[in-house]
Amino acid sequence: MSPDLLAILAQPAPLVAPHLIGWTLTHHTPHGSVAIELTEVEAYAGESDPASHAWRGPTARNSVMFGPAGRLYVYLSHGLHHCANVVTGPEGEASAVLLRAGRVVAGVDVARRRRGEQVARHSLARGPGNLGQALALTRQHSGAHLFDGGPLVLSPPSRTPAAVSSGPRVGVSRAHDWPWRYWLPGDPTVSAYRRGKTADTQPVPHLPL
DNA sequence: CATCTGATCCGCT
DNA sequence: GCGGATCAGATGC
Repeated sequence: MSPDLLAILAQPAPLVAPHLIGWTLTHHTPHGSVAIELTEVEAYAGESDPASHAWRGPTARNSVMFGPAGRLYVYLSHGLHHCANVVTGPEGEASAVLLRAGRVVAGVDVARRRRGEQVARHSLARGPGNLGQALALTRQHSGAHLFDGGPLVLSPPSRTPAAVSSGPRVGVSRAHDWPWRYWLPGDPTVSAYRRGKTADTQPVPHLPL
């Protein structure tokens, strides 16, 4: 990995997240390769973030979040869906960016085989569970390096997106008003916004942008 | 379009 | 034992 990529990813998740829009995650498998250009992500900090898996400190599940940047953190959601994060920040500090949606830019036929033949192209990786399924990710991929020549590869965009919007995070029951969701405005592959259940009592932290 | 529900497993209390 | 960083389909405006 080049030094400038490492410099970007070694920052805390809320700073890295908007820069990941337009990056491409590719998974090479014996059944084919699928590449997804990210259009929507969400930042999750560590012990200071009540919505983060790392909020109550390190556990067996979230240990990857505390590791070095540039690896994948995959978890099983609601017993059904595999959701993927890019681990960011310095080693020892929990920080990750959830990959919420993207556009399939290679391997559309492979992705459709996994998601269903009737699924519209723009919906193949719309939503974190769907993105994980399109890439055939499971918890076995948690901890995988994204820059070591393995089957999972994260590559930067050729040109940076013209504009990135930000707003409240989706579906979380705590601190959902923290504006740590970032997306490509107007893009059809961005998932529908669903507000979290309860009102937000946590103060919004200062964003060092 | 907004809101609700069931499916289904695991991590943590 | 409870609830979740979800999704698709149904129901109600």
